[in-house]
Amino acid sequence: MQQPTEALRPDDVTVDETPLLDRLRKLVLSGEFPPGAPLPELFLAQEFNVSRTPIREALKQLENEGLVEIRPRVGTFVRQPTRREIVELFELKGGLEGLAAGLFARRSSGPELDVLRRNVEASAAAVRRGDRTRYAALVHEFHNALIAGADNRKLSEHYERLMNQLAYHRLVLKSVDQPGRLGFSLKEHESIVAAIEARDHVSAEFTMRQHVEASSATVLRALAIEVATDVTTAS
Amino acid sequence: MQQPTEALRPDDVTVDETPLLDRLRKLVLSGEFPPGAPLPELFLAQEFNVSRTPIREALKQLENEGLVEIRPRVGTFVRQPTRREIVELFELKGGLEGLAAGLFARRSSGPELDVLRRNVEASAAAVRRGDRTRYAALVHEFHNALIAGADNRKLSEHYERLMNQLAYHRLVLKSVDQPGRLGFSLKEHESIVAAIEARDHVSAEFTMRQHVEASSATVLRALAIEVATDVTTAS
DNA sequence: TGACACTCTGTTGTATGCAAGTTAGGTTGT
DNA sequence: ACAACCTAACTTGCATACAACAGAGTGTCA
Repeated sequence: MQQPTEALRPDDVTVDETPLLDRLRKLVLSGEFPPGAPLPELFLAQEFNVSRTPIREALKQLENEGLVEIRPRVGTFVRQPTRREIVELFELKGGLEGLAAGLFARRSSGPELDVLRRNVEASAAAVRRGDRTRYAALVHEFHNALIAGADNRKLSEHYERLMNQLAYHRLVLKSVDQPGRLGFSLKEHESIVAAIEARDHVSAEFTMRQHVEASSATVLRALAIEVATDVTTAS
Repeated sequence: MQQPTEALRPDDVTVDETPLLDRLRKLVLSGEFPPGAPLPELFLAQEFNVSRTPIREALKQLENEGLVEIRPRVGTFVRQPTRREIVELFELKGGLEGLAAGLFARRSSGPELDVLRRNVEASAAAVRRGDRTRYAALVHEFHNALIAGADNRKLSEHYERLMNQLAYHRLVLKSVDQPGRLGFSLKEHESIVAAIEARDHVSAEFTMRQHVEASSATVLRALAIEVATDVTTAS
């Protein structure tokens, strides 16, 4: 039986600063363990210098989040969302972010809006420079700031859960490589900010949702191409 | 202690057909353990004839769902949502159900819509008879059917989670006691079904969201009254 | 040669033991 | 009477032991 990977980092075993659950989640989300890879409890226990018990608890949580699949008496495996699930999750994402944009337009009154304004400025600069990586990071910030501005913790919690299920960062990197998408995306962000500034919650919600729909279409297109060229086997 | 006449039947003690997690959740949601009550692992383990380990796993899940609070080294307690959380959850509920209504109006084409139609008819009959209990059950069915009709499993999952967090059934029973609410509620349901029949997804979403907002206001009003008269101590 | 049964290893599921922390209540000293 | 301290019981957190099951590989028999 071969080990799932080489020993990760021998010196990293010092002490667990961050909660075990987050470290495990990052391990799955980062793609260090590709979809379908097994996650044996004993191996992870040795890797993190704990016993199986806390590992088990964390894996159950990850299963609940939809990131791994536990086949009883067989093992735990990294789960690959189906295409249908991705479509569904994007629909949900549009709904939640649209809701957030509407709430933002109704409530927010100052500092939160400034964050969005500065973000759009920085994004424009990144687009001018053609810096796709920076732009991708700013997109992340934009959406997070928007959710935060809705001032609804339960919404934030569900949103975070949703994004984990999407393994979003794994996807968004692909969409920014689509030609022309950057400019459109930036314009959409600007429209959303404008609607919030105008306190037009209907327009804010509608524009936000359309934006997510466009980004969803882009990601799905990129995914289709990837499947066609079979990139997955290359890694 | 045990009867000598009856032979020992090991699996007679518990017929744990349903997963432990669901049974525990029901225990919390049913109000059998009131908010604030402790849930000692050892006690539950004896109650369900298992060891602490599976109980622990289930409690961790319930904490993740927001139903209980685990205070480290102290104990696990039934969690009482704050008023603010209830407001937030209703906002989310409106967003999700609105989204579902919109999707329903776009996609659904037959049997799912019939379910809604029959539900509205039955609800009208219940209102005529003044049967509040029956009406409350039909309201539940209506919302579940609507979510199901959206044909989006991820949406269903998040919705179920949300409703558990709301401990909704504990709340809805209070709202149906508000005078006049039944008639309004029924009319709103009829409007939603009409919008879906007309395939008007914008109207379906808008109407649905307004409906949730109205029901939210009713529940919050009932809650305020309850707090004022301090009913909680009477139970 | 093919199919069947079997063993053997690996993995999870559960129970239990022990350590560490918290809390409540009693005790003691002022 | 009151405050501080101390102790004892109860709770969780983690580690470990053991049992049950799945799956792959092998050996055997027709």
